[in-house]
Amino acid sequence: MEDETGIIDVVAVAVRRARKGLGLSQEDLALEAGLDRTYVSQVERGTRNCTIIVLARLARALKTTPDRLLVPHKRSRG
Amino acid sequence: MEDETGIIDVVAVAVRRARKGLGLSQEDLALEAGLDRTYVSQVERGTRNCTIIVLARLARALKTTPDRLLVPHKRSRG
DNA sequence: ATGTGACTTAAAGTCCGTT
DNA sequence: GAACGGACTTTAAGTCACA
Repeated sequence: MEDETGIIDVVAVAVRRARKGLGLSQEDLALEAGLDRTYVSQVERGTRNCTIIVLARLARALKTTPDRLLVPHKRSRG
Repeated sequence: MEDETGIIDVVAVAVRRARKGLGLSQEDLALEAGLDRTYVSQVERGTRNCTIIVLARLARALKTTPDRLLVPHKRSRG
């Protein structure tokens, strides 16, 4: 259960981007998603392997869909 | 952490569909993904709230991407 | 070849505080 | 506002016996 860790960073970046795009603080997002503020911080820093339910909650709070939070954000991804 | 459970079923359906599409047994998939056979069974039955790392491992074994396993499979959806 | 509940042990997720 | 530490509770990971 140690590999495939790239996905963690994908989510981290996606969440942070989406949150900032909405002009929310981590605390705002945590409140919206029903999560702890420190947990959101950890997700954005790529130190948490969150579950799909948490992903769905974050997605909802961020006005997006769960699958979008798993798409690597590469500028030239096409 | 109780709501948003819909995502669980989305993954369940997506995994089972992808697996059958490849003509694999649950045991085959489990082996490929480095998971237990019964664990795969539980994911497909929607009784597990798996983490994104597990999702990534399943995705790789299923020759797909993690985000695709989170897309609801509605035939009249897109 | 799959479903299922029970189980142990890691880790998810919370709460409080400090920098 | 956010990174970080640590102690804490709950749940996922991983596996088994049996159907």
